[in-house]
Amino acid sequence: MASGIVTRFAPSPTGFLHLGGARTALFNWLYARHHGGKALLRIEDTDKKRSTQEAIDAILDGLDWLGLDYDEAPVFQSQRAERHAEIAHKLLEAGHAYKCYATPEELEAMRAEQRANKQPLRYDGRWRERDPSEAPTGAPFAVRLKTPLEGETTIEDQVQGTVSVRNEELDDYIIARADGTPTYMLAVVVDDHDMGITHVIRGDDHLNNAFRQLPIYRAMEQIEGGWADPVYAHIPLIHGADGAKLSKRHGAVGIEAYRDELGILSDALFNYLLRLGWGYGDREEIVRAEAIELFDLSGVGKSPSRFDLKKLENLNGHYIREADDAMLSELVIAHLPAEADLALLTKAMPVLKVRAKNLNEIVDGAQFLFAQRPLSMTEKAAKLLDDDGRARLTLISERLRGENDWTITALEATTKSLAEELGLGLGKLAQPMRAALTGTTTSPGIFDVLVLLGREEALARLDAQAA
RNA sequence: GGCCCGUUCGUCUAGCGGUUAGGACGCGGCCCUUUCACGGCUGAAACACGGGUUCGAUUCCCGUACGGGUCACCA
Repeated sequence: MASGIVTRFAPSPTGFLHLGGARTALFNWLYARHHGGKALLRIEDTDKKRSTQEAIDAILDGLDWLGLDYDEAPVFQSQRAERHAEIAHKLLEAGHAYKCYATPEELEAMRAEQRANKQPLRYDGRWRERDPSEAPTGAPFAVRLKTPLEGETTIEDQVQGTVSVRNEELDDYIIARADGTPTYMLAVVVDDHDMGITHVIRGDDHLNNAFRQLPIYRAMEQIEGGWADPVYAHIPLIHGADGAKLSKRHGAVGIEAYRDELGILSDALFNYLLRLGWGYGDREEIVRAEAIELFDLSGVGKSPSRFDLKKLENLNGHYIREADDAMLSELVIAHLPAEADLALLTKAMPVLKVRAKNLNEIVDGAQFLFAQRPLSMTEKAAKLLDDDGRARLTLISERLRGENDWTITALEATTKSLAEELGLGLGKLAQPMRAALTGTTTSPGIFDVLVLLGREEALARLDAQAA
């Protein structure tokens, strides 16, 4: 403990928590936990027009579901506007920022011209050195940071390595709008500083921003000290199956959809996200405690990775098999018919869960337990119940009716001896039985089914289809 | 277009100058088996391309191609 490391996850609540955000949150959390530091959360809700309470709730809920906890209450960026403005003023007073009176229309015209001349699109610094006396009186102005014109800025990124950008590539961007509100670029730096963030771990779509944000740290360091550069780690983005940035088109839905619609377990998504862009030798299945132990930034790759639902589901199947039967039953019971019995479901869970890759498949597989007679048959099942099949059902029913010991071993022995007497393979009896008992051609072992259903119900289902 | 980043089986990855280039998902086959799964075994499948450096490059350097990211008074 007391490593002094502080990380933060800083989502903007303009949409739901998608996979990319969830993984960024995960890496920040793991880094802090691994090093005994602090994990913090900040909601970047300065864009009041696009931020919603619904999104905030979804993000908090998603993080909680993934098992990511935070060491302090979340910071809401919108509540810190005064502090941001204070820093903007300091920067202005110290000459590290200046007032720009260019109108949005004027700037658009500037860009249009740059586009036409195939010039890079940047603010041309038209108010950078102008004398304040030239300012139109009473006109609105934005505050721009006076970024260095020469030299270059270099960061030692924990994932990307050494990255340098020539300062001439950077323009004097706006840190406070004409209406006085701070922009993201200023707010992030001020908040990260005030929250004591030592490591900024975020998507590499922010890599370019690091070079724009660093000048604020350096200017403030000069003005009042105590503004050391943070350590940066820009992790590659997650792409869709087609290789493009994850968007609605792919399934960039909130992670709660993986839980509520795809039937994915928290442990599975945690493990999947962890292994996406990070590896530890041949290790595939890694649970939370071990993830904390093993995780470090050095294992994070530099190239973007694609989301693969098949692999997530495979992992999910693994965690479903490991999961507690009662817990799974609780998760699934609401999706079953009202008459579904939790005790029976739990009892059946061991044989149900081994054949499921997600919770929906457990629901499907459990359907037969609570079906009402007469059972509806799938096409394939109906086919098994031809004259031969139904005739066999009659024999089976008679024989089983005489069985006093309604257990898997006894029922199996009895059924097998009947098959032998008839000179038939066990399958010739089991498949019609399966059809009659479950209405389908795939199910748990047929003797499991017999026992789960109970003597009375099982015999009734058999008789309902017998010749 | 400028700038930045990336490129090992279809996908996620191991590798960090000398390996039969390993594992996992997915796919094929076999085994187990009453079905479907699970499990076990097994097969096909990759170092983007071109130059260097080196006794030797998947590994280091430079190009090329391709892919991605970013260029707002959004975050």
